[in-house]
Amino acid sequence: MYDKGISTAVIKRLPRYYRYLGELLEKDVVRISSKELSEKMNVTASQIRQDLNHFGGFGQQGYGYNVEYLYSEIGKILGLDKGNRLVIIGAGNLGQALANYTDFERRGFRVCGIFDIDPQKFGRCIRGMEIQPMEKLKAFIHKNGVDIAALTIPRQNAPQVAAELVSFGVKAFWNFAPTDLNLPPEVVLENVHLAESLMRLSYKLKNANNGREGILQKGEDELEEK
Amino acid sequence: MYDKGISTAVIKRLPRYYRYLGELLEKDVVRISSKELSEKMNVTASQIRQDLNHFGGFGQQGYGYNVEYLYSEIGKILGLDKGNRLVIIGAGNLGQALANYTDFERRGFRVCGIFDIDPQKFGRCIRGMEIQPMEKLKAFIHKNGVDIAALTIPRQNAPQVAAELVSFGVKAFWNFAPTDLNLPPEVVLENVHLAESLMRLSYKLKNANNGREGILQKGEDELEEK
DNA sequence: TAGATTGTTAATCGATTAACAATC
DNA sequence: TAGATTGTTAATCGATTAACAATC
Repeated sequence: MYDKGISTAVIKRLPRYYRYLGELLEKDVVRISSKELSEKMNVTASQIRQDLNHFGGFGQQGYGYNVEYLYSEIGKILGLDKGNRLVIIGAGNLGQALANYTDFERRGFRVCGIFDIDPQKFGRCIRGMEIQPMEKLKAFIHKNGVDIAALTIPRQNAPQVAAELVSFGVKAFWNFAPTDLNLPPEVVLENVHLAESLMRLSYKLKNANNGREGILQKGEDELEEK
Repeated sequence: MYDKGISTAVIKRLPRYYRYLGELLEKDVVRISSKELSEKMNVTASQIRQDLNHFGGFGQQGYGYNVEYLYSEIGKILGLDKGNRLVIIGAGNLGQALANYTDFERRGFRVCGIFDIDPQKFGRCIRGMEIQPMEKLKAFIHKNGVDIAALTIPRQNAPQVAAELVSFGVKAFWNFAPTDLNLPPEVVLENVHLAESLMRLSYKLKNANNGREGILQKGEDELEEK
């Protein structure tokens, strides 16, 4: 089920639908209408139907959506059935935290290796995986069919390391380094810029209700959340 | 400088401007035009000017923007000059990684406490801070004027713990728990849903150029990145 | 002054919401 | 069948881009 032309706005929402459907499934809910789901999730029913119909008709008029079926279909749309293998590059605090985070495996991802440049770390075990030197990475990627690299290394090295990984065959980067990677167009990228996220929170905090004293600029609409 | 009505799209971009300006500053670049910056950042010059003018005129016709001045102004807009204090709730792998992450302090945030419910962890030190029991949280928040709580706890407890923290006076949540918190409207929230981010990456990976075989759906435009 | 580049308005584009006919 | 709710088209709303007059 291929689809150019699905906007990033839609793609961003899919995992959240997936999460809510998973929770309904845990509660043994069998069916749900776009209206009920919209109330739970605080979005419009129209948006839910519109979003889903980009990928096909998963519901039934007069009935709604079968929770189990829709959950599984969204999983397939997201590619969670592929068992994507990932390596973690950088065994610092964040890299180790990711390696220990079992939630990803629940979603069908397999963390299969963790690498670093610091010889002091080599051989140390994290969840049964030895921290390995970067020199072993090329062979490891080929042998294990690794698709994704999670980058948890300092920003200075990140673009070069990423370029090297591309030459090893890595197709996707989950980038935690606070920099842009400048990858070739066929390589996909998802950034997690924690410092930027925290700055946005700071902005919101500063501008929440207390804002009365300040100078009023042009806009007059509501400050939104979500 | 208060501003209702700044769209989240604009706010999302501000930290990235800030990062690029910081890098220019490190390289002792004195001035930059919206055109030059737009080329570096891969956005339109028009968008940069439009974004900045929501907050005031920081540039000068015929000259461009003074890097140091603009950097400092965006910092103020983001509230980075407030020295926001934050506590980390949950001293698991992720909580510890955040506590050790010095980048936040560079941005003017102060991690001033880390809390957990596990007695085994009490007293253990992370970057000079003892892990404290949740019972001490209320007094700690009042004493230290804490504004922000980073939530790195299991999703099951997250909404209740968040509600409790609100009653202690916490005004902002940086939420890493994979759930929605349902906070009162005056409390601000920034979610970091790592599993959702990874699922989006999975989607992109699945639909990157290899997609030829699949069924073509309606849209026909480009698949975007960024 | 002439050249450059902003600040800002107008035009375009895309995403969200509303409405309703199709259909289970 | 009647009621409910989808799938989908049309209307609205908002965000991005283009254009240009203002001005350093």
